[in-house]
Amino acid sequence: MPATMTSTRRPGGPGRPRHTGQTATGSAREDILDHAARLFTSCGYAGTSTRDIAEAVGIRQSSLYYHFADKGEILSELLEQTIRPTIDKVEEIEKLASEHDWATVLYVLVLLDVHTLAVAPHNAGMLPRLPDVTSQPLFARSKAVRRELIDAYDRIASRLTDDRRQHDLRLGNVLLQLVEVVISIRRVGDTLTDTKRHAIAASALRLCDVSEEQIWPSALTAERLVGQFI
Amino acid sequence: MPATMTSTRRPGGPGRPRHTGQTATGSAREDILDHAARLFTSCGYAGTSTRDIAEAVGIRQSSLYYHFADKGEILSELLEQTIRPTIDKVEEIEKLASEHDWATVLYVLVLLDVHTLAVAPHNAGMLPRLPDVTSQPLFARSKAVRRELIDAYDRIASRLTDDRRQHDLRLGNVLLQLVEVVISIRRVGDTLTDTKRHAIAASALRLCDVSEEQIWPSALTAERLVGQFI
DNA sequence: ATTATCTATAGATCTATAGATAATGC
DNA sequence: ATTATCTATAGATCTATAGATAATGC
Repeated sequence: MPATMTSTRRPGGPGRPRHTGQTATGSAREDILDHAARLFTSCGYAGTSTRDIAEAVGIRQSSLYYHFADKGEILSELLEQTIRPTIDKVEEIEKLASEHDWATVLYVLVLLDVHTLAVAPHNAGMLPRLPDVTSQPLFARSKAVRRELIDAYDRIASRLTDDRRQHDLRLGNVLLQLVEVVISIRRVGDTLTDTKRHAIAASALRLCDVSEEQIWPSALTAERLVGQFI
Repeated sequence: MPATMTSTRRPGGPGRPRHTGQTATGSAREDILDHAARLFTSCGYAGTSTRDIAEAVGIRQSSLYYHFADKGEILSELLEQTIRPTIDKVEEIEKLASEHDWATVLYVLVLLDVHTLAVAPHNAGMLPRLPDVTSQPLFARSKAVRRELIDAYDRIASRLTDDRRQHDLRLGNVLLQLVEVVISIRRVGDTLTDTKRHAIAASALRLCDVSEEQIWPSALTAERLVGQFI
């Protein structure tokens, strides 16, 4: 295991040179995570071998195990990076309700989640939804966090829409699915414009029966508020 | 390979008995497809071995190859079953526009896709979205069909919403994502009620700026029309 | 004879470990 | 001496094939 978390490794650093001669772009650990994310999202977790990752990085398959205990640890690290920004902020966002209406709170949460999914390298936001990931007990944590996020959406939606519809549809699930349209957009190769971000957030409010007249003010306030969380 | 497509195999049919004694529920081929669908959706395609499937069915791993040429053929068959009902009907549905407004046409298409996803055994509708499936050139067809469906949604949405928004958001992608909330609902274990079906369809219309006054009549007409496609 | 399984196994992969080695840095 | 790689390989799987076998049906 690496003793210190060395930053960018420059050619001529310590350690035996790679057989390719090719040197790391960032730290070797970051390089591995980056290529692993790309491969996991394009071929799945089970569909990517440790050899695939190593070849992409430019090292031998066994050299991965100097940086990570096993394949699962690589994924765990990526899941944590994906999940962390969201859980840290949900609670704070719900507190906004003391100063703003729930429509605005929802708008902020959607914008923030959209942003998190948009900036995740290689669309890694999709990883917690892959069956070969969720089926492994080792990764139960990412499942639980996703559940928490749905619950947050449920709580906010319940303030906005009448009870009958809320109970029937479990809007939290639908809202998260709507936010995750970002994953589909990136997958198809489209880029996420500002217009799209707001269209998604506005759609979320419409799903909760927020009137068109209320959507505009919420959008403006939310756009201002979201900056403090990013 | 099986010479004839024998229907339900009863205990005491031809062929060497299974080592378990356990007999097929349907035809052996159907049994394999059923267990494969369940395992592929819960563990992913690459995350499911041929041994896993065989054990679930109650036969030896090698016996699978009497019914299917290889693992890929099992998945191909499942993908075809998932995709077929939709492509067959999209064209017909778009023809409804001659007699009905586009809001109603969209409502029908959504209800139909929702239904298809809802009745697919073991939530197999998710298979065409798995990266370990889409990354294999062998299964490019299911990708293409999904693309066609998005295009159909795009065409219909372009009739309903003003051009500016349509161009920016590619509503087809968003609408399909909304329909596929069914997959999430089933995954979480919820059941799909009639109320939910209509909530999804109504949401699709709202995303396309259809007014609340127009949604109700569309819903009623669509509910009547959809029967002829199911 | 035909059918649907079985046993046995080849050959390819896949993960992970053991121990060697080529750099730098003290 | 420490670091980060390498080579080599064990042992576990995984897919697929060859050929045997236990039923039914003619």
